[in-house]
Amino acid sequence: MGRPPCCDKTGVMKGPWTPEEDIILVSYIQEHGPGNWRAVPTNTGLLRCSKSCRLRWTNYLRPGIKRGNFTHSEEKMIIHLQALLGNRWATIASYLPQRTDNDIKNYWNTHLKKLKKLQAGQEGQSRDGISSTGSQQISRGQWERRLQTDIHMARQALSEALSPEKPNSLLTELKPSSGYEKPAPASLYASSTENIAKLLKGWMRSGPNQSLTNSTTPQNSFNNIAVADSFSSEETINRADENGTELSEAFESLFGFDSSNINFSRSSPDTGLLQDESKPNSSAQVPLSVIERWLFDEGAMEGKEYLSEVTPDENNLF
DNA sequence: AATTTGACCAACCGCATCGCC
DNA sequence: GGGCGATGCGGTTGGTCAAAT
Repeated sequence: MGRPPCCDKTGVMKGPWTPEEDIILVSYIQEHGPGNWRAVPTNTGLLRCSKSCRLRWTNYLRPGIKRGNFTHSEEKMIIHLQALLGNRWATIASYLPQRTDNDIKNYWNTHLKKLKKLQAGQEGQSRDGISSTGSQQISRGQWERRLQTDIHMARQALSEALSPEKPNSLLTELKPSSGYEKPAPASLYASSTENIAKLLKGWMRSGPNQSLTNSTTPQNSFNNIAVADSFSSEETINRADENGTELSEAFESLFGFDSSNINFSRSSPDTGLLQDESKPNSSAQVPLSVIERWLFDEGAMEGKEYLSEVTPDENNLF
């Protein structure tokens, strides 16, 4: 140890990223691909440390990121996986290809942790009250049934999330009101491209020309972005239309949507969208093989019926 | 209308791990 | 096998915004 932090250098910017920086970074990654983060600041002229660049890309700019409200399935997935794996957010995120570990972590810390605590408190209270009878304690059999239910739910959510036939299944799924959550505006369902579109919108207003000419970014390099947003491209365009067709057209030309590049490998979810960029064969996933098998076994879509069967009782899942 | 409070989330920090020499 | 640099990961912080007072 004793190594100085990578961001110790003077002249390295911190804090929120500007649209210009985003564009430079996206453009660079588009040309060179993600990875070799060390080289990114020097090659792009960005006054950011490599770490910051990587983080910005993986958490915000990377195509395929779904932002905003978590669906009920996702929520459950997170709860199950967190119970199984603990706070291994990156691993959990690998099972929710559209979500970043940061997103999941934030969601857990702000929503689910609280919820779980509350639940634990209630359970503790009731247990104290009936400790002599024990009649309401979950029997082993009940617990196992519940676990099986959880497993099925998780599988279902995962299958939906990774199903190539239903790329928008998670996106379009309406979040059932669960009582504890504020209804979020629909605009929260945003892709990374939309995020950039927003940024661009503001940035264009303030004068794109000066900015781009100074950067190392050739404008035409936007036309062949390698990775695409397969989940929400249509939605992105539609929503951009609301804000102005000019923007959407400009944006469409920036990111030539092409979902064919995205590989949803069912046999290896963790090397999918999230991981394949810089970590093709991450050994960190090794301990997961059991869970993978657990989640992916019985590939048959029995989940659908099961889902409707179980849903009314979902409050018991915690 | 002004202030306080709380929720949310992007970004930072430091440690762990990986991979190359 | 050990050292070192690069990258990944999880915990935490701090800024912003909306709701409450």
